[in-house]
Amino acid sequence: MPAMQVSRKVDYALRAMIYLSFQEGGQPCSVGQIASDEGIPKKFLEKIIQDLIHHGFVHSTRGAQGGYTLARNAGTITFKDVIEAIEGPVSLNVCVGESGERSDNICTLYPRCAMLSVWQEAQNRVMDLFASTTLADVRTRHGALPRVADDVVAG
Amino acid sequence: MPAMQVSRKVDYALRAMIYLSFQEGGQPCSVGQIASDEGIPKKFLEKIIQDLIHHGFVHSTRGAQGGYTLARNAGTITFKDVIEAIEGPVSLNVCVGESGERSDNICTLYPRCAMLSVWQEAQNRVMDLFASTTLADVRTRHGALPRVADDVVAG
DNA sequence: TTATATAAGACTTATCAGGTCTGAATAGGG
DNA sequence: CCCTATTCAGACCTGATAAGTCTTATATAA
Repeated sequence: MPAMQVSRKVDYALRAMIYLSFQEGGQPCSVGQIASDEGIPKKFLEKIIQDLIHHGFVHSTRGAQGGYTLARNAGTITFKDVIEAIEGPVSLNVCVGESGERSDNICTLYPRCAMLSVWQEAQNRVMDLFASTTLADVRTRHGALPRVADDVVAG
Repeated sequence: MPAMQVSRKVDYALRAMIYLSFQEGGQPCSVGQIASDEGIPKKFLEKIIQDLIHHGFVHSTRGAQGGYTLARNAGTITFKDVIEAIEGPVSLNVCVGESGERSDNICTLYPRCAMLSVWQEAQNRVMDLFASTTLADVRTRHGALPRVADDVVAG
């Protein structure tokens, strides 16, 4: 019952994209390879990757020796891109629109809804991070994000 | 299909608490009064308030002329308190524990899970905000949220 | 021409958010 | 003391959806 949690789909999608970013320039990776290395149900991942293809993030090669590669440079694909491709616009509360502005629902009825600005601020904080973190960043930084510093298990 | 969205329960709980904070020191408010003023289903709100009572945030007076009041000073109750009372610990992804540390699941199997630090950072950003925003803050500031983080516990 | 891939999309299933309903127990006013 | 306004406890309902499976096609290297 964890609150505000991202779906498995998004987690799997990001893991798969990062996986592909490590192979940039090399052979295509098959869905079976990614799925088993990352511990993702194969058929499920197949569907998720289709989404990513339709959004232009992944390129596919059919047939034997086929598989997937990144369609764009890892440095140009942000967490925000992937999250929104898979889940649609993020909004921490119904009253907050995708870009942190006020959306047109109940809240407008209550001028006294003092919460709005809090949700907006929260949303801006996370989206700023997701929009400024690329696949290349995590590939490179590997856990050394500003402010998070410690453990993170190098392997 | 909005991503990472907080439940209606949390939204309702916070609205109700803020409502009560405006009445601090006055008569108890009935559930019907809060529900109709805030546009919340009455019976649903009744259950939510029970949760808040059991967590020590709200005090109830039974019988005619009864109702609810804040059990603690509005300046001592944070968004984080209310969110966690209603929804349990927040974790933006399965691999991130309640306080931003690493939790013991799949992620530990993959030393290469470079995402972890990103989720931790995102979680820290929102939780810092929620932990430093009290009911009194929103009551006072009323929509003019300036980077927050100033006076945590006001009177 | 076959073994190995992806492509598309219908289907399944269990959980749960978001509520409702019932029937208490409690307290003030007349 | 009874009536009415209120909270309290918990069983119950219900539609949506997350997470995943199954099936059948299509493409291609060797």
